[in-house]
Order: sequence, then C-alpha cells, then structure tokens
Amino acid sequence: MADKQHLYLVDGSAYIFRAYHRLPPLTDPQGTPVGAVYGYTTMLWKLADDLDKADGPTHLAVILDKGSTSFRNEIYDQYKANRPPPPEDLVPQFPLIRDATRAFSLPCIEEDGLEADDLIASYARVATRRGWDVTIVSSDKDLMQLVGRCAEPDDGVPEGGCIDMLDTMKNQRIGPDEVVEKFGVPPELVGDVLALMGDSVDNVPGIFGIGPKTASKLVVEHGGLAAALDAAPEMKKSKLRDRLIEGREMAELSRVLVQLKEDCELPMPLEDFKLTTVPRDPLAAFLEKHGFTSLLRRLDGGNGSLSRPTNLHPAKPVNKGAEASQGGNRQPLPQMPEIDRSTYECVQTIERLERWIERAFAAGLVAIDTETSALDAMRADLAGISLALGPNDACYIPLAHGGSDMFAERPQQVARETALTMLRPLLESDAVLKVGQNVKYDLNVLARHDIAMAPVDDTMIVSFALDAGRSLDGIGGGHGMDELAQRHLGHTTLTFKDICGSGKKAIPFGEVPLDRATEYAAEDADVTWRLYANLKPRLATEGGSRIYQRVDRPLIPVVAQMERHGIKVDRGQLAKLSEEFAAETGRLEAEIHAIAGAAFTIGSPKQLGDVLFDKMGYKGGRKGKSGQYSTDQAILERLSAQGAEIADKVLEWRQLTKLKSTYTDALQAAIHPDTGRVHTSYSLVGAQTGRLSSTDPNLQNIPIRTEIGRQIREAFVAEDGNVLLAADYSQIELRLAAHMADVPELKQAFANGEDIHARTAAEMFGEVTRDTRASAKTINFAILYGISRWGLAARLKVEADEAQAMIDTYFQRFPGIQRYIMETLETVRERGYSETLFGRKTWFPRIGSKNQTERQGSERAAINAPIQGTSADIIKRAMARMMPALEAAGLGHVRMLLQVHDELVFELPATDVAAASPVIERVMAEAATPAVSLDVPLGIEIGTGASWGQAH
DNA sequence: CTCCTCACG
DNA sequence: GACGTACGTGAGGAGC
Repeated sequence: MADKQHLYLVDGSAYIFRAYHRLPPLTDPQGTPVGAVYGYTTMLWKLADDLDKADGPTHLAVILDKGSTSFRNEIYDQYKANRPPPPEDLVPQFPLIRDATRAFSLPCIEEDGLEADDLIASYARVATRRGWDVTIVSSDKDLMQLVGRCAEPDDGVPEGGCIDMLDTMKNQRIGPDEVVEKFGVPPELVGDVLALMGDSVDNVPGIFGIGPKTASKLVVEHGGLAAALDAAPEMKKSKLRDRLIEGREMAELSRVLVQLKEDCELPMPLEDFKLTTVPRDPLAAFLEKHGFTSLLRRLDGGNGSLSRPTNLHPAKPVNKGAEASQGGNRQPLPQMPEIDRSTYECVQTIERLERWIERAFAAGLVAIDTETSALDAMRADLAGISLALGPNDACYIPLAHGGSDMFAERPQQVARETALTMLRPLLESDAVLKVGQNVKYDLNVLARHDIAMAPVDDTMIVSFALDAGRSLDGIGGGHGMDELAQRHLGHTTLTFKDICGSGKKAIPFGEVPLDRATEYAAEDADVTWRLYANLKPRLATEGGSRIYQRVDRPLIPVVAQMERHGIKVDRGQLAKLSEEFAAETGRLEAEIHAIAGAAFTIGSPKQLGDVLFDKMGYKGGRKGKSGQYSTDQAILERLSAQGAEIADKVLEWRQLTKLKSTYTDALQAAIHPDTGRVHTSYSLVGAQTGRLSSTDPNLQNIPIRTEIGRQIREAFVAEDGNVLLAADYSQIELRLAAHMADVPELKQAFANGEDIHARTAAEMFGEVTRDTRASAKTINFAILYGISRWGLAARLKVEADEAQAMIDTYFQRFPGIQRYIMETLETVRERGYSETLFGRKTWFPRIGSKNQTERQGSERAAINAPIQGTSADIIKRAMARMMPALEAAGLGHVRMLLQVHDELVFELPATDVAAASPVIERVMAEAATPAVSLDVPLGIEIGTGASWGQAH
C-alpha cells in the first residue's frame, strides 16, 4: 500500500464564504479586500504542505461553483432563490480565488450548470472506484451524504478507497461517526433527513414545521424518508402527522434537490490532479502582489510565521487618525519560536515539580492555567495545573487523572494535596507574578483548595483595556484565548472540544490521556505567556495602563470573592411562587384559547401573530425580514387599548411564564448543593462600556419593576441574624451627564438635592405636572441613550415633529448637552474610540459606516458609552476600596455579595448596620476621587431588610 | 443556531 | 424622507 493514492477535493466556493465571515476584513496594497483570500491561501498552503505526510494528499483539486443557476433550477425554480447577493467586499475576491489557486499551480475545476457539490461527488466516485482514498475539504452538510462511502466489491479493487471530510476551519476530520453525531443517522440517510428539514440557505423547502431533530427521529424510526411518508396516515393524530401528509410533495421534491449528481462528465482527468512540489515563482509573485509578506518570508525559508501578514491594513479605516492607532493592534511580534507542542513536559514526579517551582521563583513571572472537570468554578474539581516560563517552555502537572475507571491503571502523578502544598508558596508569593487568561476562574478554583493566589495579571482583561469594541461584525473582537491566540500570535490553539469531545461523547478532563492533556493544557499556559508578552507593553504605549492598573485589575480578586460568597435564596418561597404562577398560567391559557376559539401555542410569537391578525382580524403590521407579525408588548398594549381582551390575557400569561421559567424555576436549580447559596459568575469583559455582566444565573436582572415580579426579590434573603443591605447610586448617569456636558442648571439642581426630572420639566415646559415630569424623565433618558426624534416620539406616543420640537427646546435650555454630543461624536470619528473620565476606551469601528442604520446605531452607542462607562468605572473603584475600608473600621466580616450596575448588595449582622452604613456610603460617594473631581455630588441611597426586596 | 420576547440598570 | 430603533446586558422558548 506504499503507493496508496489520496485525493483531496477542495470546496473552494463554500470556503471563501466562511472565511469571509470568520476573518478580519483586510485590504492589500492596491486597496482590494483580501481577507477571505488570505484565509484561502493559508489553507491551500497547509494542504499542499501535507504532501508526503501520512494521510496527506497525493492529488488535489479545487472545485468552484460557476454561475448562479444549475439543473436544479429546472426542477424547482425557487432553488437558491432567496439567497442574498454576496457582500460588497467579497465580490472582488471571487476572481482572486482562481488567481490564488493558479499561483499554487493547482487545478481549478468549474462547470456551467453544475454545482461544486456535484463535481465533487462525481470525482469522489471515480477515485474511490480506483481504490483511492478521498478527502473532501468542506463542511457542507449536503456533502456529508458521501462520507464513509467506499468502492464496491465489484469495482475490482482489492481494498477500496473511502471518503471522509476535513473541516479546515475547525481542524476536524469528519467520518461516519461525526455524521451520525450531527444528524443522528448514517451518511446514506443524510439525504432523507435533509429532504425533511429543508435548508433555508439554499431554499430547499423540506416540510414546514420539521427541523433537524424531528427529521432525524422520523428517518431513524421508519428507516427512510419514503417509509416515513408512507407511514404518516397510520400515525396517531398530531400536528406532525398532518404536516407529513400535507408536505409529502415538498419532501419528495426536496429529496431530488439534495441528491448529488454523481455521474457528471469530468472536465479533467484525475491524473492531472497529481500534487507535486509547488513551483516558487508564480506563488511568490501572487503573495507579493497582495502583500502577504509573512507568507512570502516563509516561502523563502525565513523565520516568518504563518501569522497575520504585517503590511496588510484593516479595511475601511475610520480615518487617518484612527488608522494609526488601529495599527497598534498589529505591532510586529517580538521574535518568538513557533508553538511546538512536542516541547511540553508532563510533570509526574516530585523532583520535576520541585525543579519547575524553583525555576518559576527565579523567573519572577509565570503563566498559569488550571484544568478542571467542569466549567463552573464553584463546582469543578481540579484536574491539573499548567505553567509556562517562556515560549515553548511549559509543563502540565496532572493532579487527578484517571481513577474513575476501576480497571484502568491510574497514570503516575504527584498526589494532589502534595503538589498543592509544594505549589502554595509560589502561588502566594508576592515576588512572583502569576499571569492567567480569565484568572478569576483559577483564583476561585484554587481558593477552594485554600490557596489565595496573588499577585495576578490577566491577559483577557489587558485585551479588554486595549481593544474593547474593536470587532468588525463581531469578527475577532472577543477576548477569549482562542481568539486572542489567532489574532495576536497567528496560532490556532487546540480547543477543549478537540481534546474532550462534545455533547454526549464528552469526557471529563481528568479522563484525558496524559500526553493529550499535556499538549492542550501546557499550550494554554504557553499561549497565555506569549499573549502577555505581546499585550502588556501595549498598555503603556496605547494609554490603557490607567484603567487596567487602577480599575479593572484590582477588581479581579474582589469579584472572585463575591462569586464565592454567593447569596442565599429561599427555596421554599420560590417553589411556592412557581406553583402559584403555574396555576394562574393554566387558567389564563384556557381563557385565551376560549377567546381565540382554538388551542394554540401561546408562547409562539408566530402562532400568536397568526391568531391575532389573521384569524381574529385585528390590525397590525408585518414586521421586516422574517415576514412575521410582531407581537411584542407595545403591540399587545395597543390592541388592548382597542378593547382586545385577549391581548391583556396574553400579556399577563407572558409575564407569569417568564417569571416562572427564568426565575422561580431556574433559581431553585442554581442553588449550590454544598453552600445552599446561588453563585453567579461575573464577566469582567462582558459589556463593551466597561460594565460587568452576570451569568449562570444572571443576578443583574431579577425583577423589581412590577409588584408580582418583586415577590421574587423577597426570596433573596440573609442568613439568620443577618440582614441584606442594598446601596444604590441615585441617578448616577444623569449626574455624570450634567458634569460631563457641563450643564449649570442640572448641576445646580443636583447640588440642591432637587428632583431632577421635575427640574427638567420646569426648564422645558414652564410648569411641573405629572405629565410634564413624566415627559421630562423620558427625555432625560433619551439623551443618555443618544436621541432620535422617532425614538422619542415612539416612547412619548406623539408625532415625530412634536418630539423634534421637544428635543430642540431641550438643547436650547441645556446647550451643553448638544455640545457634548457633537464633541463626543467628533472625537470618536477622529480617533475611533470614546473615553470615560477615567480613560477607559471603547472602540467604534462602524462609526464611519456608509450604512445609515449601522452608523447611527454606532453614534448612539458612542454618545452613551462615556456616561455608562464612567458610571461603571466609579462603582468598580468603590468595590475595590470597599473591603479595605470596612476592615479598617473593624467590619471585615461584612460580605459584599452582588453588583447590579449602580447598586451593591451586602450581608452583615443586623447589629452592624449602623456602623457599616456610613463606611459604605462614604466609599461609594468618594469613589471618583482623587483621580476625578466631579462638579456634582454622588447621591447614595441605602436600605436594609431580611430580604433583597425589603432592602429597597 | 437564530429569532423573538422580556427581565434588569 | 425614512428605520415602529432608543444605550448596555443574559436567558428561555419556539422554530425548523
């Protein structure tokens, strides 16, 4: 089998669409967009580079779609009919794909009237019949029909070649097992599943109301599409049965559409696909032309890595000023050897561990990552720790691998408690900086083993301080390790999924064999070390030090501790509410169905819309792209005003089901079995403005606005003998707006402790009534959010003209506000980012967009960000100072539990409220000083009670 | 996996 | 003269 042939068929068209959406928009020296082409080039490179490797290609061709119609359009004229035109900056890249392929001297196949899929299927068939292996480079689900297929016995080959797929973006081989995992059926039945579920992208109709899950279930149960359709009339009466009977024709049509044509004439014989060493010159010319200099260096044997090309520019620079600073994102990398996972050490003895600890002390800086059995730091068990002291100088220390399988031998490793005892002095040493990626997680895991790791630095938060908001269409703007490694190191990390699998097949990290575990874990530490070397110097040169060192970094251990504290919730109280909500919901459901005259799923906006507007004939508009009726609160309230009783009941039903599913049910499930409390996880990089966000569960959106929802807050309680204390900043964003926009009238009003909305009403309307105050309040908020006449008109339920008149009046009375808005936007357009009073940057790459909606959206966000962000900075500073201040007052036992943007929640003995309140108030009120001196006082409101509800 | 809706500041 | 949008989040349910 030495001369085994292996054909790679690259689905080029599909690749560039994916590459376009996954990669940052880059342009070459001529100004042509080349982001997708760059991705495509590196992929071809990698494939061609694998020549001669085991399982690498011996033959390779690129297959492209040609034209927009195929024989399928003759069968079904709507085929691919609703596909939107490709994005503007992708179009010029199509021809470049052919150029790139030619540059590699690779064959490029396309044929009128045929789709790439059909050509691929045909070539694959011919090749397997000759006994060749075939790898289809694509992730297209239609092509998964071919996976696992081998030559037939009567093809006359002794050992038939087989087909698999390779998804280069996920670096994943797709064999029959993966297909079964995805579709629940083997490859030969994938076509049947696709025919049932349809495909909205290709506009294959399928059967309405049947998705992947149902489709797969039907095919498995009946053994195929035809059998499932035949069996429909005998099924018990159900929606599904009706759909199958009604949709029969559509399914049969869809089956034909998804069938790949395997007998196409082959435009070029297989032999011509023979892969040889790629001739240098045409490729060099291509790379040079498009400015792919790092690839060019690599081609000529230099040390250039396959990382981002250094002389490409981000597309559509906001303007000249912004371009320069965006370039800061792409400084030349410090010379580092490429990541080589074979250099990592698995530390299995006390002697080796001692050596690493010794070296870490000597280095003074160590990147660290903990591996655990789960994602939740409060529940996960520690499986191992990895350390890195430099590029390719990393190790993994397994601590709890193996052992769950009684028959497997537990691999050699240092006992967990022994290792942690040895590591503790290092992890707690002031003389050694520990660098992590999302180090709050590691902090909490280690805290549960009584290790208080300090001092720490965090590459994720450094990235946030530098690049918050810097994504384009969500590409490459995140701060996760995989994304940062890709962006800054040009390196694709092993993912957790690669190692542990996903879904039902997933195994805990502690069951991963040590060699694989070491590659993954040590790589994480290595990457963290490199990212730190890469990002940290930028803090100083790009003005991020202040916010990172003074605000965000000190917050890491503080928030970690809040998460560990958690908050007690009264399970019985929640269960009681759940029952009440369920009963009331059931009653409402019956009433709603009675009014509608039929049963339907009230929770389905689609069905509800059809009932209200088609069946019952109420008036209301269709909404935008989905073609669905909107049934949101505003619409239902309007219907209710017209006397539609059903609308009221639906609103009430929605409120109750929401409260039950999201709060009373979910919170009970979130109670930690050991602590009996609920531990949220705060994201320190969650909101681009600098706010925290809260997940699993979200404790920043517990109901308060309605009486019925408020009952849920009553279930958040203090332990016996304790009380909860809630401290709020009052109107902090308006106060900051008054300061930042320099509005004397508003500043004066705050200084005097006036009702700010009443004062606004007086200024604007001359008199203060309930109505004018309410309007003034709406307008005040509209200002903070970036105002538009239509938005204000919708909120106030007046005409746009009238809203505009109010805005004009507002600007006239408070000219500082208009000036602030103009100046903020000017600065953001010029520099590309906004800044808070404490120097936090938020980037707005879309501020110069030609798309009006997009641009105006960015403008509103840019007006709001400095205000919302400054408020976030202030409460973060208060949080960082809180415990030291309380400790100084002998109140170190007071526990800070929650942060809800402008509110902090504490738990303390009832007897300490009098002593603690003034300390808390002072720390919060003075949180801006001395860095910033505000012209307005920061007002704090404090309340206490046995529950969070009562503390308000 | 995306959309819709809705909970919070 | 439009966009039934407000700024910032996260979660659950439905659909396909």
